[in-house]
Parts: sequence; structure tokens; C-alpha cells
Amino acid sequence: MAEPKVNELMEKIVSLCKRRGFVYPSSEIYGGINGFWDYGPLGAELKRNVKELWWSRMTRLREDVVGLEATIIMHPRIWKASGHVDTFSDPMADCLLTRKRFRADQIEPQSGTAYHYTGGTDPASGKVVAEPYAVLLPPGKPVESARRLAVQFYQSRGLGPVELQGERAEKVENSQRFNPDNGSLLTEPRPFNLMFKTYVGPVADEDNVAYLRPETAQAIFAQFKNVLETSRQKVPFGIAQMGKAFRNEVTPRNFTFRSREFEQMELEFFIKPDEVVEALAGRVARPEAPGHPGEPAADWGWQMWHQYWVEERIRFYESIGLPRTSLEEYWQKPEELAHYARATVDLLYKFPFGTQELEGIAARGDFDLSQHERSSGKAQGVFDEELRTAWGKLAPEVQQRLSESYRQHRLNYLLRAGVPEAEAAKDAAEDAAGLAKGQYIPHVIEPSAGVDRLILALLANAYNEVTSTDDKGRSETRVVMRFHPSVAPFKVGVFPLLKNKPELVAKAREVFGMLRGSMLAFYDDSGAIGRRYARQDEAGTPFCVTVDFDTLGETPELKDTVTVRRRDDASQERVPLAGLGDWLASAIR
RNA sequence: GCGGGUGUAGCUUAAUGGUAAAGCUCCAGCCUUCCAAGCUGGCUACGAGGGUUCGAUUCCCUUCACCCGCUCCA
Repeated sequence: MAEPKVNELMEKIVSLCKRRGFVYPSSEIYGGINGFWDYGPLGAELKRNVKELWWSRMTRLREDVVGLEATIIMHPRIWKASGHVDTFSDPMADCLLTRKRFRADQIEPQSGTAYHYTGGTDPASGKVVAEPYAVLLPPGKPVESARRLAVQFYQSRGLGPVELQGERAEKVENSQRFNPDNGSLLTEPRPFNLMFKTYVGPVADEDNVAYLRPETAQAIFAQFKNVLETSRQKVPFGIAQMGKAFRNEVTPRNFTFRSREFEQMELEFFIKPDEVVEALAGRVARPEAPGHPGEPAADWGWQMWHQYWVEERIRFYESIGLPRTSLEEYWQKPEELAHYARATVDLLYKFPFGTQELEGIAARGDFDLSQHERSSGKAQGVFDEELRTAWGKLAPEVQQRLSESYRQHRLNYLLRAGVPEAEAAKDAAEDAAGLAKGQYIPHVIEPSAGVDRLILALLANAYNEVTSTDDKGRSETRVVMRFHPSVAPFKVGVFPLLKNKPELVAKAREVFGMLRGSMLAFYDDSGAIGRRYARQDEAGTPFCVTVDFDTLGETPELKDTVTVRRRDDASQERVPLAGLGDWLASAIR
């Protein structure tokens, strides 16, 4: 549709980000580095505000969430247990003809006759392409189809008419070297390192390999027991963490949207399995209507908690200025779910380059703690005195039903994790027996958000162009960044109306000094007043305060009052200096 | 990683095989009683490397970054 326009908007945003100091290309004086971006002065403030708002809302304002700040480099076995080592170093192979890419180890084995060629010649020009090529045909298919593909291949390498060289047939059994769709030869499998690798200690050998974390979440699981034992929290409760994560993305794209170094804000909220909830509360509450389910209750099952966090997160985005209409909620279909997830909701923002994920809220069951329990050999379950007491009072048939349901879930997990059948059956039965003793492995709801993506969404959302015509008939387009005041880098600009009147400057400096202790203020006395307003509009500063002659007493009843000018509609209000701090503080909340 | 496109000042755009131009922004000064006014002055660029050439921003090669498509997205 309007695609050039869309790109134009992104280009304008990128350009503004650089011009005003929100975002710069990393290492720019050395030519930049693909997938890395820096935040300039305004961007750093914006990002800090966003992170502080998230942190405060997710931990400080809640009794049931505590924080964690873990290292970026952790024991490599964490990434083995989480599954990242395996899925992040897949060998990949590309089709030589269509360039389609495959996981080399997941290609369905093919059998048949492979026709090999040593090269192709253009009989007209005599041009030769000596690259070997091959096509695998299923039994019974005529050799012509192999030749047809081979001709296409050599044509794609720059030949017009093609004479094939060195045709040779070979029987092939269970090969993964050919494209299952068309039989074309693939490239040699090449490993894809999606995790950043490093070495701990001065000796760079395979024994010292470690990885920069590809997500912050695993540290939370790895420290779950420590936090549980030292924070005086009981399930249900959450552990929040913000921090850098690193992924060797195949294609960094869309400005900062997909970067190789990025920051996450993650919460792992641990809840009781539904069987435990029922044993304790007598029932399991499930969502009956869409929308926020209200205050947490003892009978909430995982679906209630999941919906609760989806709605909490949407409220957070609304509170920092992303209207609900700019967001989309996407409930992943069962076939799209990752192997560990029971349900995942993506919160998407309508970016200029498309509607893309800001945050994923996954109900991960007990997968992660279970993985770390098996991998580390350290029990990750919790003991709940109330559960033990309540269990003893349950009717035997209820005990039986809950225990069986729990056993079935555990068995499913263990089998999927590759535990041999007999062992899995035994372990699942033991886990189920643990319920009676008050033991279980918590389940988890994971709201996981990308800070940088959110910053980009806020930038895109704030970007507005205002075209005005002055009295000389010249029209001019200005940019106004309409950030929510709570995230805006500067909260207030402070100006003397005129620079060459020392009394105005002195008073304005005084007002600036008064405000800067409680909010980020910016003092400016250069150029005409309108220009200073415009500069602050581009920085997204929601309010500007101007000291004029009335402030000094030119009009006696206006003495010690200033003009407060609003960014979004340029409206002005006269505010007494004595109440200015409070006026602004309540306006930027 | 593949294919296509782009790369001149902070931004937007010129021109040129022979000293790289302008507008806006920015900085300094003057002026200015509320929305990029005016005047004076100033900083700043051919993405990087190599080749051809007496001389390359211009032609060629390589490389880097960005944009679009493919691929990937645990």
C-alpha cells in the first residue's frame, strides 16, 4: 500500500534520533557495526525513565515480586539445560538453486539416484562454469528432470545455453545433502552460532568456553532457590530482572528493533500448579471473561494468572503513553507454541515497518525449574506446609484424581525431555507422591519485554509533524515528540524571555536551580523564545517555563508568577513560583 | 548468508576527472516583551581501503554501514 511513505516515516525517525541525540549508530567513526546501537543523551534519559517505571511498577509497588541482578556470563551448563546451546548452534545448509535454508540435521533423509555434474559450458560463447552440482531423483524419475535442474543451476551462475559436463549417476541412501522439495544439492552444512561465545580466564580453549546470556530469564531460574530462601517470599511470587542480553541475529533489521546487543525486562512469576491450587482452595478459578481479572486470589489457576499478567502489562504500556489501540494482542496458536509453553500471548506494537512484538507473556509450566533440577541434580521444588495439611483432609478420590493429573503432567514432561520410559514413569510417580508431603515444582508465568523495542515504539508513537504558516505566508513543518510526561527525557525547559536583560536571566537561573533538584530540567537562553520552544518540542519536553517582566513585577499582581507552556497544544498558563514545583510534579506523573 | 538499492557537513539536497555549493540546524555576538523573526561571523562532508590516472568525490575493484526482499527469529 503506502510503502514508500512507511519507509519515509522510519527514515525521519532515524534521522531525528541522530539529530537530537536519542540514538546513534555504534562505533560510527569506524564505519559502524551491524546490529549495535548507542543511546545519546536524550535516549539515555528516555531509556532510564522507562526502566525505572517498569522496575518500580513490577517490584517496588508490589509485595509479591522481588528483584535480581545476575551476571551476563554464567555457567555454560545453564544454557545446555535451557536448550539454548543445542538450538543456537544448528548446522544450516542452503539449497544451491533456490537458496532456501534448512536445518541440516532436520532434513528428511532422501534416497534415490543422484546425478552429478562437474560443470557446464555455454556452446555459443565457450564460457565454462566448473562448479560441481548434483540432483537427487527418487527412484523411477527420468534423468531429464535432473538435467533440467542442472541447466537452471548453471544458468543462475551466468551461462546462457548450457551443455552439461561429466554426468555421473550414483545410488544414494538416506542422504541429508539434498533439498527434499526439489532434489537440488545443498551447500555444506555450516554451523550457526547464535550465542555469543567467549572464554573465561586467560586461556582460550574449549574447556573455558562460556556464553553471553541470550536472555535474562535463565538466571532467575538458576537463582530461584536462593531467592526463595532469602526473600521471605512464598509461592505465588515473582522475581524480576532487567539487563543486557546478546544474540547473534541472522539479520539485524529495522533500526534498533532487532539488535545483537539489547536489553530485556523480564519477570518470572512462580505459581502453584493447578492440582495444588485445588487441594488448597477446593477449586481452580479460570477466566470467565476477557479483561483484567482483578486482584489475585488463592483459587487462581495458571490461566487466571496468565490473563492477569497480560492485562497488567497492557496497563503498563497505557500508563507510559502507548494507547491500547496502538497495541495488538496475539494469542499464539497451539502449533506455534514453543515446546515448553502452555500458552503465549504476544503484545505487538504497530510499528511503521509492521506490527511487531514488544513483549511475550508465556505460561511456561514447570519446564525451566524441572530442566535445572535434572541438569544440576539440585532439587528445585518447594515445600508447602499448608499443602501437606490440606492434602491429608482431602477425600481419597480427590487425592487420587489430583495426584494422577500431576503424575500425567510430570510424565509428559519427562518423556519429552528424553528420559527413558521406565525411569520417567518411576520419577513421575515419585513427583506425584510428593504432593502429599507438601512438595511440588512451581509453574511460571513469564512476561518478557524488550526495552529497546519499547523505546522504539515510544519514539514512533511520539513522533508528530506540525505544519504551520507564519504571517509572511511561509509554511514550516516542525517535529513534536509527544512523549508521555513520565518517560520524557526532560520534564521542563526554563527560559528567560530575553537574554540581554540580566534581571530576567538571573531570575530564570534561580527558577532552574529550584526545579532541577526534583526533575530533569533544561535551561536555554539562546535565540528567540519561539525557537527555544521548538527545540524543546523536538526533544519531547512536555512543559516550558518562561520568566518575563511580569515575573519581576512589571504588572504587580503577576509578580512571582511564570508562564508554563504546554508542548502538545502550545497553550499557556500563569503559575505562581511558589506552587510551580508541585504544579509540574503532578503534571508529569 | 543470498539478491536488489543507497552512501557528499548534524539534517535535506547540488555540482564536478582539476581548490566541493546551498538551505536548515548548531556555535559566538548584536538585536528581540512569548512560538524556528532579523543582522554579522564561525565549525563541520565526498563511508573506508586499494587500483587506473599527472590528478579520483566522480571510473574500476574490495570492504563497511544503512534500506528493501529472501532466510532466521529458541
